[in-house]
Amino acid sequence: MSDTKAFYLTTPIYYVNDAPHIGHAYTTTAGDVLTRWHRQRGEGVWFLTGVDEHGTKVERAAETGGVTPQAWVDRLVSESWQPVLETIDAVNDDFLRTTSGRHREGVQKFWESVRENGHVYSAPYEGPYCVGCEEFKLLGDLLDGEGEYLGQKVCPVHGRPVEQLREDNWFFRLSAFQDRLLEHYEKNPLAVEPQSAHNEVISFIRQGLTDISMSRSSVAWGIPLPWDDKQVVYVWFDALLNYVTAIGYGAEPGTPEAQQFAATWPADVHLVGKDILRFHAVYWPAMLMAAGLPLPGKVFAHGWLLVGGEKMSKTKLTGIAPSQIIDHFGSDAFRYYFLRSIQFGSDGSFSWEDMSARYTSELANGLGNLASRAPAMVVKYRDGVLPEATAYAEAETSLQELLAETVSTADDAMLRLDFATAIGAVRSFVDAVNLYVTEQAPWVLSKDDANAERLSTVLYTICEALRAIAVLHHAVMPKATTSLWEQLGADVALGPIGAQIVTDAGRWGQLPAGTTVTKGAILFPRLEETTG
RNA sequence: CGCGGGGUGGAGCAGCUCGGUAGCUCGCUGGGCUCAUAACCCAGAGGUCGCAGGUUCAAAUCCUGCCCCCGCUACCA
Repeated sequence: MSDTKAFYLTTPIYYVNDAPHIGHAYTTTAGDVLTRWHRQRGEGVWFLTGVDEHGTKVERAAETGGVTPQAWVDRLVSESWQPVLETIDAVNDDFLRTTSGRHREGVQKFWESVRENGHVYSAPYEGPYCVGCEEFKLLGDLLDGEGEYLGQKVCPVHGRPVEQLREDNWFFRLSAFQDRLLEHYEKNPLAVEPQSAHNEVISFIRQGLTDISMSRSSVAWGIPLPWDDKQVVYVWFDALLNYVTAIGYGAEPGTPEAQQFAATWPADVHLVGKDILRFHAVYWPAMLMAAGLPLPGKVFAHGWLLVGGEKMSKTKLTGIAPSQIIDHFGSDAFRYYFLRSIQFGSDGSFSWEDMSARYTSELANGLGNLASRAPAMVVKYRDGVLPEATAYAEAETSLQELLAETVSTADDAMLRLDFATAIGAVRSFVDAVNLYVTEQAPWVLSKDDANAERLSTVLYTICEALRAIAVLHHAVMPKATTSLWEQLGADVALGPIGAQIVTDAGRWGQLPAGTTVTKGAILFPRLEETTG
């Protein structure tokens, strides 16, 4: 059973009304790298991403734009959200829209079932309501009134006092799951990561959970409750369900969809930003418990990308579109940079200067240059035919040992979602190989035929090391490593790079002697200085 | 006493679980090499590891107190 279950990985369901920026792309990139890495471990992987399209904000934005909500979201999805996936080179297996029929049906079935289980009940909801916004407000969002409204709370949008309003509503019995949630997280400390997120969730639950309304009567753009068509499902309680509806939740038994659900759920990893941690680590597992479904293995909350020390924000115009960076550096460098230079789980600062420096140093001068000098030497000294290694010395065996350690470090780190360490390990190996080249000085060996055997061994060692590097970096930089793979002639000798097993990358001697090595395109061209 | 995270050379970070030469990238100085994308390699300058105590032969690493920054403290997605 467990050996046939796919490794199921999700990004958050992005809110379609936002403009996609590098923060969204960062999450998707992390998921994509993880997906590719697990595939290269020989595992079946299912990688889901998607968009959340319901809610008041969308409704209102569509109205302002003079179109129907559906037309509005259709445009956003096709013009903004789907292109980003291609921009960052994502290989997601599915893209779920919450306006799709499969999702709607699944959501309705889910809540019907939770209601049958006795976890939904009707009660009045009372709270501060802004007539201008036509919605309930959060106490924390309200401002203190001034002048004629002194002493009253006012709406931050309209600056007018809010009124207490009641409406009949359907509530989800969240409080009933408090103890089970605590117990679950105490038994499974790695179910929420990093540690700081785990702590926050625990302390939040310990404060005590209260029931939460799961429907809205004042919103039209949503999924109607199956038992009360005057109300729609509250967006979060609609959106979260994408993780199950996308893989066939609620399908008729015996159908392919139902089989997929059985073979995929529960999710192994939900990747989320730390701002939506609570929804994923408290509400979501409670919902699953209420429906009698297994809980996800892990929710990993990553940090924010800071620009100038602040979280990126549309209103502050600090939101950067992925294409702004990728048009200049390319998708491989984008993927490498964000996962390499920021500890996954911590906030990270982005700046063009830092990215530019890292690109030049690590990619152009480090890996790119190594990948350039190696084939050049094979072409120059051995007419492009990979020679056989027959004279291994200490320098080679220690490099081989380092490679074995690198593979092990990288794999361990990747499984922990510690991308920075995994990538850093490979980078260190690249440095070691560059050093090896300098120390062995093939250009000196080439001057005396007596060194021919030694020169062959050195050249082989460099190329074989690059073979391993290509395999280890493929999940992060699929385009560049594919090019490198071809330059080494490895595609002909060993098959597609994507099929190479990453945990086997350290086994020395895979690239056969006699392979045709060619000088190909520069992997990471030096770029003009950019000031962004 | 609400909970939690962080404060390390000019910038951005690692190290802290299992105390013992403070490491990495960029930048700076000098040297080497020439296969390569003016790339590569070596050496050097530069740090009160937030502050003050304590434990210890020895603390960035453990303990106590304090200061500063940030996140969370529920129905915005």
